[in-house]
Amino acid sequence: MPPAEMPKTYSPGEIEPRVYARWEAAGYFAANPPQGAGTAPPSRAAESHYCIVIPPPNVTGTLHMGHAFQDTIMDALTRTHRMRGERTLWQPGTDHAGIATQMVVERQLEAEGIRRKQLTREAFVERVWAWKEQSGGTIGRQMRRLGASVDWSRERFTMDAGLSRAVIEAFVRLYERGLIYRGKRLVNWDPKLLTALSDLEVLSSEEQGSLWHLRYPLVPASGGSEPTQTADAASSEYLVVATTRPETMLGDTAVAVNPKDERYRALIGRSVRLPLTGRDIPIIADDYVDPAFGSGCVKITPAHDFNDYAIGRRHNLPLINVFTPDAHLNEQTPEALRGLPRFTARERIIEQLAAQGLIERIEPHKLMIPRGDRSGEIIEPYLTDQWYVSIAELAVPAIAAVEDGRVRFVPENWSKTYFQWMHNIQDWCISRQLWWGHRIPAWYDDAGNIYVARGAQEAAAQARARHGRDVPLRQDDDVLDTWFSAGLWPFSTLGWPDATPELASFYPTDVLVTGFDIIFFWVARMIMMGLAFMDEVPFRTVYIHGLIRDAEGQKMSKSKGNVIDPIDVIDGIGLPALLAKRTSGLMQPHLAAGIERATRKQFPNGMPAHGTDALRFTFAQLATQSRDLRFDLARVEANRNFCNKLWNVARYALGALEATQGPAPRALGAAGAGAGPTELSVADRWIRSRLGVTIRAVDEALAEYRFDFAATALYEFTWNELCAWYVEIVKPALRAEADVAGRAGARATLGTVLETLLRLLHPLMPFITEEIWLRLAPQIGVTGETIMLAPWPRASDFPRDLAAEQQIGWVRGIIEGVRQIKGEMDIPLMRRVPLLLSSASREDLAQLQQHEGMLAQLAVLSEIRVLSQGEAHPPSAAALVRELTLLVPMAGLIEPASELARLEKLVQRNRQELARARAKLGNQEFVNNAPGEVVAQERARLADFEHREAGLARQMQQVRVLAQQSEPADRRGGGGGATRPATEGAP
RNA sequence: GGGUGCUUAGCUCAGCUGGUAGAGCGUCGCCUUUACACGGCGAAUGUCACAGGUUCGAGUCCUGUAGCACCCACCA
Repeated sequence: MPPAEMPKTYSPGEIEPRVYARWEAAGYFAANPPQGAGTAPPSRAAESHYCIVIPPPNVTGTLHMGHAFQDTIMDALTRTHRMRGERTLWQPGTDHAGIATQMVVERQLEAEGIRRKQLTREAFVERVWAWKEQSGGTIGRQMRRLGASVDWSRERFTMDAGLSRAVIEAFVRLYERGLIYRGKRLVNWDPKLLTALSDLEVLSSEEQGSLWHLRYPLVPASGGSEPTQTADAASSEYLVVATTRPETMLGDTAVAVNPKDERYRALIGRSVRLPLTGRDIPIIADDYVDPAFGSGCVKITPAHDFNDYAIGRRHNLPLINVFTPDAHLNEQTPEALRGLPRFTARERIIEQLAAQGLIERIEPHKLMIPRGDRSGEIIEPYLTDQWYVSIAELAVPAIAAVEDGRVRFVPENWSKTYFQWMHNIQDWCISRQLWWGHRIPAWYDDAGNIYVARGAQEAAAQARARHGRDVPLRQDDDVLDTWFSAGLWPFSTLGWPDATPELASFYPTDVLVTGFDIIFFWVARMIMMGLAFMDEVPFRTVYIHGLIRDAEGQKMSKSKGNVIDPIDVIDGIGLPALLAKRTSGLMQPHLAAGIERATRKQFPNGMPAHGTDALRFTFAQLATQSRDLRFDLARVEANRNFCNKLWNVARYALGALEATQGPAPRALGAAGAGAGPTELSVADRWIRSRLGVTIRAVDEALAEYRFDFAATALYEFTWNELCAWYVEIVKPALRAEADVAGRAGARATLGTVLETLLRLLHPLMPFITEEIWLRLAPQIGVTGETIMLAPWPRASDFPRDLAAEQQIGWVRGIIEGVRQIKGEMDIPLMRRVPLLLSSASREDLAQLQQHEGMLAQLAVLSEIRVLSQGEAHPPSAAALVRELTLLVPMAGLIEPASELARLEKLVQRNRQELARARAKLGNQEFVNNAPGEVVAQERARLADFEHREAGLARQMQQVRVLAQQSEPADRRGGGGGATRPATEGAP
């Protein structure tokens, strides 16, 4: 429980951990509410459910800005639905992240001077588990700091026993359906990690290379000398092939030309002698060859190039693999080259070919180089045995699900990206030659027969059935792609393959919140797997958010040294610590100096603390539909100020409520009905009406996943309506000496509005709202042990009151008019001035009578006097509110010259508007074609501008006269004194 | 080669179904006003990338151009 009295300063660092610990201990996050926590009224015990599964972060990693952003969105959604009374589950967990995690542990071992292969597989995996245990708590701690209301009791890990069982089950079922197969074909091979990768894990980027034009000598035509009919190429003694990878020439098994290419037609069927090997390889014809590129002859290396592989299959070419797994030349290559790493071999081969005069030319060439996304190593197409998911059959229903709207992308555009990929989807290589991960549930006997089974026993049984006796079996060494288990996440975490109550309640989940970077890796696969195993989509909505970048729009990365840790934004961090964090453990240590310089420049004093709520609110504001989101600390600072504002208005409110409440606090109901007379003032009615509008705006924004809109609506209401106007207006009414009924109304309104606002803010700013609410609620008779389980505000409780809005609008217009005069004339706001009103309508008079006190108070006026028609008035500065003219006598306050300048500006601006309105209404087609409403509105505007024009002209006239009079005085007096025709002393 | 975005105030960005260009930060001026100086009041600033088109009317719709991003793809 928070201290009874609100501390004067807002200290998120003290509040947030304490509040979270209480929530967690009380079990408020649980999807199955603990006994006794039932603060919900009976009507809220609805049967509706809401579920989000977290995109599981790497178990041994730490959360970065993107996670924090994503978690904020998911938490906001979760909290909103929980407050709506739905049974809500935000499912937490982590991913084993096969390659990434294995690499980290390998690096740790290296630091100890141990290589992975020196350990047994069991020992290594043991090591990884130990590391997981050691570092696995980090994410949990971070998420708690962020306020994430996940059901910790249901936390899952992709390698938990239960989830591992799901993985095996899924594999076996797909295999039994014939959708998983094992095959020897070219895969993307990482020669450093020594594993296959899926297409998605290979990133191609343009790099500078060369195009080598090699001469392959022609083998003389056998069986005597048919004269070569055409073409110089045919009559020369060699063919020229162009390649970007000369080292693969050792594995060439053909040279291809286009069948329509006249230059080479006669050579089709003949052979060339492959240099350095002495092998003769055929010249074949294939449409694939583009005659316009290079020489029009392509060397074909089926074992080392995806295209060549396809051509090889078409032409039944042999495959000659020339590489070892780590991309050194193997025993298929000439002895002199054997054992060389691929790029050394390249140089050596070029040298040798050059020595033999077999290099036609070398030209610079830009090409796409494929690299492994983890290792950065250049990927080799490599011939190996791997497991594949035959994807086409799974893709069809997954495409249909998005087409017919069972899964909806938000923003909708991303469905195009999804379709594009799904329509061109390739079989998915799911085996990895790693040790960390789900071992493939396949066994082999000595004859090489495969038994896919749910366990060794089942495999043995299969083998027995086949052979009629027990045979020794060996399990496949490979593990599954991390994304295979991730694809099952929405149902494996809920207990699948068992039919658990959770699965029944929460599947399909409601929304997946994720970044566009993993639409293919994860989103698409979850949809396919969900449909395959659950016969139902895994989620109804996919909310795709942008990528958090730094203030300069750069992607945050360790090597750039521009990473901002969300926890540092929350807690603050000194410069030395920040520098240490950014410059330690760099893969390229030489970058440290530059990073240090940039960091010192951007954060000369480190980062101050901002608190979680400020950070979360910033994330909400940032959640536009843009795909790049720049994170700027200045915005967090602004939002910390916002928190501070909220804190202080709450302090005021609590003080005011207590001071006016008397000794028996609990008597009043939330609406203030109860003992004694209660009267709602216009201001009370106005703020209630505005609150209703705000609730509606927030509801709509959340329904559309426009967290930026929700944040804006909340910010504006809180700061610009509640704090700036309502509280200022009702201060007098809340004083002890004020009228009892009015005071009761103001108290009830202030209490209710603030309490409701806290609930409305809670999903985005959970901590500060709880901290205040726990103090405020009892003051106004609201019960409940936490705001988390308090009901979500209903707009219908605060119906629109247009009359009140209109009246407050009138008041604000006048106050702003006076403030404008004071502001521009550098008159302190608190200096009391008289206000004269001219051309007041009956309506104005009525309003005035009702709101005179409010005007005097907020515009800080000494008196308000209505001028009768034609009544003379002292020279004054003027402001116009529609037809009403506000006059502040200038005497002793305002220089005629500055007032004249001010009026001049107003005239200018008005003139432009006037001209525009006149032109519009002068256009007959506008009047004829535009809707009547629009025309009428335009007419009203025009009238308004005309009034202003006239009023301003009158004022200018009067002040101009005065200015002329005062000019000599100015010169004499050297500044201070305007002439004052009537009264008062100098300033 | 295909595809998708973006281009609005000094900076970062909103602007939904076309009808008076907005916010935050920054800038300038004034203000100790008993909730808040992490504050209050006021002010300045925009050929809405460019060129056409549709329309009475375009930041908003259509076409094209330019620049900048990103994604997918096997051109040796």
